[in-house]
Amino acid sequence: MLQIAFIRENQEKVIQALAKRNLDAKDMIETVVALDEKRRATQVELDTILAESNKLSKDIGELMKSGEKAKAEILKEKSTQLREKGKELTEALNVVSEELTQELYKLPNTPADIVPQGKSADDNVNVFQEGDIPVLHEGALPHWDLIKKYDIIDFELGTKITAPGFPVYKGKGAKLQRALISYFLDKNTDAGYQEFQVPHLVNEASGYGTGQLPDKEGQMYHDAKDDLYLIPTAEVPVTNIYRDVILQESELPVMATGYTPCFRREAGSWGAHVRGLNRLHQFDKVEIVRIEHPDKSHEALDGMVEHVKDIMRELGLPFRILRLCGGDMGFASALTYDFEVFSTAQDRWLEISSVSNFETFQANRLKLRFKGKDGKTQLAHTLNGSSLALPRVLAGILENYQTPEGIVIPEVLRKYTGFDIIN
RNA sequence: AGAGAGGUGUCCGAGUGGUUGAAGGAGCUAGCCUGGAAAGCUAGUAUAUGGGUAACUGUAUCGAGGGUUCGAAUCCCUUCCUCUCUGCCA
Repeated sequence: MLQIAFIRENQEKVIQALAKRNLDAKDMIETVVALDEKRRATQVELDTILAESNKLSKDIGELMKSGEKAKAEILKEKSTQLREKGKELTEALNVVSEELTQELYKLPNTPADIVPQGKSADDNVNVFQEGDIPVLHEGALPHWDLIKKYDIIDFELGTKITAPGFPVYKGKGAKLQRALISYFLDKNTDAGYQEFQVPHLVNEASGYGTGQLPDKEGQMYHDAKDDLYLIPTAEVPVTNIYRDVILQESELPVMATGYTPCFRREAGSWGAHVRGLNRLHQFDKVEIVRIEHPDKSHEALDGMVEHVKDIMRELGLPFRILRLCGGDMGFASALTYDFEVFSTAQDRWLEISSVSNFETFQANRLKLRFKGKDGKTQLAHTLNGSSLALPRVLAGILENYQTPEGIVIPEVLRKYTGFDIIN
């Protein structure tokens, strides 16, 4: 959530920045600023009354001590009146504060300066591309046919036990999954990220902390009985470790990684290109999260991009990096780079990783701060990225590494799989 | 799931209705002392949100929320968490 003090002082700037998301925020900003003004005025009034009443109470105490009960009674009455007025003002303050918070929740993050203007994915800017696109043999197949041919993933079985979008991985397919998870985690921990195992269900406060709520309410699975949400990404539990935390500047940067399954309802997002592993309700992902000093977060984002690049290189997959335009960026992000792997058999790019800097947007909701060397407490910057999401990496490997003899396992994964070909 | 005990500042720990934002100690920071260090001495040392150019200052916060009262860390209710015992269980 954007900081109200910042909005108050930079209204035009905020409106202009949000315009990059094709959002005309003028009215919203006006509403927010008006509510903020009302809130502060109410608080001043309330504080004055409470201050008077506190003073009276002290005086009453003194009078009681010295036995001047009659005088005390007069003050008591006065104080009661003040308290009653105070109660009304407290209520008014709560109402206006709640309204303000709700309005602030509706505002997405302001895009960074280098974020390109644009409406849709077509306006994203290709900033990097690497890796040769392999020439496949005659009769090469898309991954949904390959998994059947080698019997490594079973969609029908997943539908039987759960529903469409919950595949069952079998044999070498299951082992390859486990290999990828181990490989990713090892790469991340080698780069300095601390490994976490976190709950796969989170409470409402955590959902709000990272910005999934209220924006993506309908996209998460929700257990109404216990009011818990299945996580759509490890970002939620991992980042929320630091909710309501004040770090010392010396503890920065915090670097965390974790593997979790991810659950997404994907309501209304099934379309033409959604086949096989391209979109699932449950999939596996290894996530990296960083908490940074505001001066260093953009440098950190570049570092994360390099890190994911390195993994793509090692896997030998052709990939490109896009800087997302304002219209395609997530609600909470200030700057996002998407990695896409080229799926040769499908002849299209598949999103495989998304690396973002949220600046203070999440930290403001999380109340995640750090105490600087100057003793001042301020909001930290949060960042995260997939390193990596499994299904499309798997799709990329299956399709790009297929040969007439079978699917060759990339060199770096062999020590994890224990086999070098799926046939 | 049941019974009991408890949750106070960075930490330990006092405090059962009245200048208590909170004794005392430890830690930390700065200064004094010292050739240097230790010890000792002195001062400072929470968070949020307002007002003020600033110095400064109002308010709230003793797990959380509500109530009683002129006044609550202290009394009452609800709730969360931790520990111990019992039960259940992968």
